[in-house]
Amino acid sequence: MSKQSEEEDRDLHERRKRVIGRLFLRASRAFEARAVERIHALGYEDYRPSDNLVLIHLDTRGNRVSELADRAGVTKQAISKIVHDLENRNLVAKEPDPDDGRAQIVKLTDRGLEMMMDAFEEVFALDDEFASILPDGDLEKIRQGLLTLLEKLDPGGF
Amino acid sequence: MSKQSEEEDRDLHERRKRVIGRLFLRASRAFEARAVERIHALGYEDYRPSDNLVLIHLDTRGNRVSELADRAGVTKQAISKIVHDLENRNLVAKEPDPDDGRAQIVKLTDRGLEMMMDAFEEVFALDDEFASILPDGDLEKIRQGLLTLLEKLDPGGF
DNA sequence: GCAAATTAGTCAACCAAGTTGACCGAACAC
DNA sequence: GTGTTCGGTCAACTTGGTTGACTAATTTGC
Repeated sequence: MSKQSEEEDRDLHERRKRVIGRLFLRASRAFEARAVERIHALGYEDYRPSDNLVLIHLDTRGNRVSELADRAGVTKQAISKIVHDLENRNLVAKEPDPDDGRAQIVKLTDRGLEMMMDAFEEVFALDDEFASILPDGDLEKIRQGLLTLLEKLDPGGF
Repeated sequence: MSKQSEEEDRDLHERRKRVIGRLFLRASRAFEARAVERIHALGYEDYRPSDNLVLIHLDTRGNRVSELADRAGVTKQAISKIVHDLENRNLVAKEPDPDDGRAQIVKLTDRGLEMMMDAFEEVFALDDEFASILPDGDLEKIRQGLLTLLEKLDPGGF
């Protein structure tokens, strides 16, 4: 292998490492791993990242499965599974929808509400932690940039 | 449901949407979806995102499975499966390592090299496309911020 | 007012991208 | 040489989804 190939490899690897999509992926994983860790450490050992897909969209009044699916941008089946799981862990409960005999309203239980509040406190704290790594105001600029980007690329996204 | 709860819900949803981890996740998915689309459109219908885990780390001289696993930050088994898949699609080939009878060297085939070059051209073009959405220089600042962040949070990461 | 089409939700089977664990054969330590 | 470590694979499992088929309830059209 020639010295030149090695250099070319290094250059190409270096360019690839800077591709914005890859940086987004690494950053999102770094965030998620820490979030899960913190929430587990709080005593919610059964917390799972996919719980978020439901928890993040729940309103105080409760929501239908299909409503949650729309908001999350996944299928009803995916939400249905997660809800089932959350039910087994006593974090949400389903009650019949008075307005529609087919539908059911998914609502947080007391335990669910407690976990959700504690979990989001951790997540917001983690956001601050990320902000503190960068010079003052820089994360806020990144956040704003991402919001602009996503408005174009993924409008109405989850 | 009281007017007040609805407002509180809206505020909370709004705060959650701005959590940096979630923005990273959405942005990384938006990027990946477009990258895959573009590469497929190029005629490489069999391209899969996980291919990247191997392709991105391959040197001209070829690499061992375990070397790729180290670089990618996943298990040897995961790389082994992807390599097997790439082999079936005639994108890489394995040859025995002359220096170690246990090992094998994974190398791009001609078709693999061609695909990789074309694919990365698309990815770099996509990076430019993302940059063009934001005011001049802003994506570059985001990139730099992410590199700083990841150096702290995920040093030596993939 | 009632048949036809749509909607809410679930069940089951599958898929993608990993993981852990058991194992084989080659290489290394001494 | 024998014991341990290393390179790689195979198999089974896990997570977070998907598509497809179905039931029961509701809405639409006439």
